Amino acid sequence: MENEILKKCTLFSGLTMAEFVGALAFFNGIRKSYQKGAFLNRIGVPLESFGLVLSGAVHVYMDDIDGHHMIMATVEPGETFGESLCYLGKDAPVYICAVTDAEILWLRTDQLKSAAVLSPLELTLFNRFATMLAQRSLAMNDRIQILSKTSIRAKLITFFSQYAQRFGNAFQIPFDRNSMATYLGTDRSALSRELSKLKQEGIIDYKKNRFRVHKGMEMG
Amino acid sequence: MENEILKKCTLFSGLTMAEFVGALAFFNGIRKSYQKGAFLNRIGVPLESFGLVLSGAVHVYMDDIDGHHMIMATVEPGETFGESLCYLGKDAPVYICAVTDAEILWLRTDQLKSAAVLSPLELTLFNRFATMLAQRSLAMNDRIQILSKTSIRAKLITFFSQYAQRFGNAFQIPFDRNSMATYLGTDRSALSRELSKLKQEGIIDYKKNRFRVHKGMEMG
DNA sequence: ACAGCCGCGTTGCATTTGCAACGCGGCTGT
DNA sequence: ACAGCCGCGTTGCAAATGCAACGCGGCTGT
Repeated sequence: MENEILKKCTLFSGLTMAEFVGALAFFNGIRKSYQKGAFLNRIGVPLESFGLVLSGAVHVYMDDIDGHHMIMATVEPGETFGESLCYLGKDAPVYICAVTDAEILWLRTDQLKSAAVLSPLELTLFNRFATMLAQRSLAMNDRIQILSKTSIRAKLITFFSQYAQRFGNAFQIPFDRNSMATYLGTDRSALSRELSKLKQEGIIDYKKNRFRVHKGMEMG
Repeated sequence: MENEILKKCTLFSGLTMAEFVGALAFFNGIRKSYQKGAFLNRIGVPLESFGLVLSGAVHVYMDDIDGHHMIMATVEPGETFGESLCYLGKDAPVYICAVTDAEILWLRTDQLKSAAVLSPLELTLFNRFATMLAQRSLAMNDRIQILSKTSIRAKLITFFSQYAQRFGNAFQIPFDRNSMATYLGTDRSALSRELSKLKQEGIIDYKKNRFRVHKGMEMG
């Protein structure tokens, strides 16, 4: 299996081979392939597993009251989706769709929830799982912080600041302009417009999805 | 202790007295009182416990790049704050402040993270804690869904739909207009304006924080 | 090589919305 | 009772932004 991918995931990083085999068994790991465009779940039905993307990419959508659909998350190799829903056993309000051919490792949480006693390895795995949940909360917090801003400029500054804090002044983002606009909760063309302004004012520089922020970036 | 409050919290609901005492010990529960306006943590330092509000209310703020501060959450009796941060041991990017006189039950997660073996009760508590984290994710998802909308009207419709789905056509919300505007990521007066329009069009009715939505509520 | 598609920047325009200011009614403490 | 405060609705206005449309350049498959 793609070990380099699994190492990136909080759940499995740093495990010995034996531990990893035990972990797979504990989570009932099952690997499945999907073609581009395939749906990975059914809406209104609980997710029986959560997913770890091994290759390709999936999107998590949600339908709107008036039929529009909205991207809730884009999930890339090494990342997971559906842990919270799966753990709570709630009916899925979202649908999950492969945007490229994709391989998914499906993992069940039954034994986390029902086991009367856990081995040390299993306890470690539970801790990893809880860590994933907590990390997810913090990531969502970052996004809420961005979405709460009322101007596109403020959203961008916040967005870039978050990246700069982690990766320094130059970084690339995992979005094309459309996904970026969705993530920021705004319109693609309006986003383009504001990016151009920021570049013209010398506050940032960019080419495609590679960005560089300059010193003294502040709210306009 | 305020048992009716604790029953509302996922962590402690339905425990026997003996179990509850054990749970308090496991989490090193410590009760503290704060006066209105007091700060409950220091920024840039890990939270050593997360908090369960027994009485009063606290707000979680975050400072902006340009000095503005922004409400991230309002926490009422029976609700918790800081679980994710505490569990991950990250430096707090937020500050927590009592908005009324408040009593907090502080709970540590050390033993969750470090114990080599867990008793059945402790395992149950771990499951409850993970459930809280997962629930938090779903709640944040709801808010992200709202904040992603580009018009105030769309935000309101989404907001009301979420409430209606849970409580039916009439409900009251835990916000005053200012907090509501913050939660929706918009301006108080603009919110008032749109609420008036919706009432005038017969789509909703309201008085203070009690709302009633009418059939056929749809995106305008 | 060429057609078709996709991602992205640009622009004009109507609309929305943030913002600031004001007024009103209810509540509180003295 | 009265002053002061607070929450909320209203409104005028300038600026921001969603939206639709268009053009361009690069990529892909035939």
